Amino acid sequence: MTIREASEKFDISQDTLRYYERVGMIPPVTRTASGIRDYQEDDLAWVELAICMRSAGLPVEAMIEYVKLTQEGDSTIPARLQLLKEQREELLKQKEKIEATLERLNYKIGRYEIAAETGILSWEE
Amino acid sequence: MTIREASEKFDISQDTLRYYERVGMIPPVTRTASGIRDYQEDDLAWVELAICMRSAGLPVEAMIEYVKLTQEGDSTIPARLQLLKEQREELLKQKEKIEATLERLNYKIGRYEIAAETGILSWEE
DNA sequence: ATAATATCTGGAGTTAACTCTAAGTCAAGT
DNA sequence: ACTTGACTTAGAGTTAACTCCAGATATTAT
Repeated sequence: MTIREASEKFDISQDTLRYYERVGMIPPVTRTASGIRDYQEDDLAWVELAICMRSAGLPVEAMIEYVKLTQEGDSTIPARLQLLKEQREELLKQKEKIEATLERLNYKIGRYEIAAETGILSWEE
Repeated sequence: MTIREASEKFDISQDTLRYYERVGMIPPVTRTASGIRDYQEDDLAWVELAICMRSAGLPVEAMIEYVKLTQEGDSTIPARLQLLKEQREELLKQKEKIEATLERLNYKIGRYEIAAETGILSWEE
C-alpha cells in the first residue's frame, strides 16, 4: 500500500505519516527496492496504534519510547508495561478533567437556555 | 488579592495569569490606583473558569470569544449558548477518543502482565 | 531615605506537533 | 524516449499556548 493509500485509509496527511516514521513513533516502514514506502499489514497496525494514542492526546514522545522499547526485545517487557500504565493514568486524569468541565458546561447551558427564553440573565460570567 | 496570591491559589504561574488577561481569555482584572492587579471575587471566578476550560483541553480562542460575547451584553446570549454547546460537543468527542484508547491500553496492559509473568510475548506491536 | 522585593509592560523565546518547500528520484502512460 | 505525476529527503516554517526577559515603576522593610 502506497503512502497515498495509507493517508486516505486513516485520513491523515502523507507528511504526518512520514513525520511519525522519521521521529520513531512507528518503526521503519517496509520499502520497495527503490526506496518507496509500501505499507504492509504490520506497518498499518503501527500507524493505526500511533493515531489512536495521539487522538487521545498522549504525547508523541511516549509512543517513541514505546516503539524504542519494542525494538530492544523481550527484556524491555516490564518497562513497556510500566509505560503503558503511566499513559493510562494520564488518560484517566484527563478524562476526569473533561467530565468535570462537561458538568460545568451542562450547568451553564441549562442556565443560558432559560435566559434565552426569558431574555433575562441573572448572573455574571 | 495580589497576582502572587492568585497564582498560588490556582497553582498557575503569574505569567500565565497575565497572559490570560492580555489575550482576553478573562476580562480586565481590577487594579489598584497605581495599576497593580488586585483580584476580586469575580476576577477570581473568571480565572477559575478559564483554568477549568483549559484543563479540559478547550482552546484559548474559544474562551476569548466567550469573554468577548459576555462584554457585548445580553444580545449575545444566543451566540454564547451556541458556543458553549459547540465546546461541549468537542469535549464529548474527546472523551470518546480517550475511552477508546483506555480500552485499548487496558487490553495491552493485560497481555503484558501475562507476558511479564511468563516472559513470553506472543504478538507484535 | 535607601535598599530589597514585587509588580508592571512590551516583546522575544520556547516547545510540541505538525506542515510546507525545494530539489531530486521513480513510475506509468504514450 | 519522454512527459507527467507520485514519491523521496533534509530542512525550514507554522501554530497554540505558554514562558522568559529587560527595563521601568511600586511597595515594604530597615
